[in-house]
Amino acid sequence: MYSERDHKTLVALLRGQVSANTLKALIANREISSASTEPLINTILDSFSLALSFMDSPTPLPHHESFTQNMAGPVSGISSLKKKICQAQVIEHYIDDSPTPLLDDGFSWRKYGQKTIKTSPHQRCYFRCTYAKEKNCKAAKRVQKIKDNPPVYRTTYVGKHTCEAPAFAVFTNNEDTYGSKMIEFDKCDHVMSESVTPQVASIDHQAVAMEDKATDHIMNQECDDNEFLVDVDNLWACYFPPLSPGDLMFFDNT
DNA sequence: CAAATTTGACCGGT
DNA sequence: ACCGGTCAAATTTG
Repeated sequence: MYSERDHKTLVALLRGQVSANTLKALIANREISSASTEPLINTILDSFSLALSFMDSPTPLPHHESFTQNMAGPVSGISSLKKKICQAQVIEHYIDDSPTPLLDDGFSWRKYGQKTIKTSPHQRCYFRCTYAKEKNCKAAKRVQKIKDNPPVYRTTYVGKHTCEAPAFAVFTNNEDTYGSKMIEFDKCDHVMSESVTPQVASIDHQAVAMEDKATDHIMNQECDDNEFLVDVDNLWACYFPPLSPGDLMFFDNT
């Protein structure tokens, strides 16, 4: 059985692995630049530090909380972890908090709305799968800046891709056949000119307790109705596919 | 010109 | 009535 700390360690290591894989893809594609690789390298190093900190310290570091806490409260055992994560994937919310918005996550999204949220000074952007109509894909996501200094962007995934958007295009070949399109939010925020990375869940969400609470509520509701279980590898591969660099958007409501 | 984005209107839940 | 989420017409982009 795994303790909660073990779960967090696992998550940190997986995050590092995803970033490492992404870095590998960048190198394979000769897309090497400091802007594209540095964030990945930092993420990898942070992941190791975080994982080590979980092993060393009696209590987890306050600024690095696993998204598992966001999901459905305490879980016991790796299978439970898988299950909870997967439930979130399949049905309702999977949450990623990252210093950069998780815009290019391997899928193609179309923005369909943007709103000012009462609980936040920053606007929330709404996306759905580009193939929502033609393939009846139910996947959607919301991206919102939830914190400044350092910036933290929360990406909330809702629903599951029923289209067949290839999340592994970068790995299967070097053709950018399905890469997400760049979306710019010049009206509501600044656009970062540098390449953006597929940074995986940098996990820092203590500033948004209310939203977390609401999400937990939703998660718990949905988890009651659905039972899914897949390999954690597949899960992470699904949610953190290798990305092509250069896709990025930033937004704010300034 | 087609596809994507923007943005105010609309809708359902609370 | 308020709020978050979605729609859809207008606008922009490639």
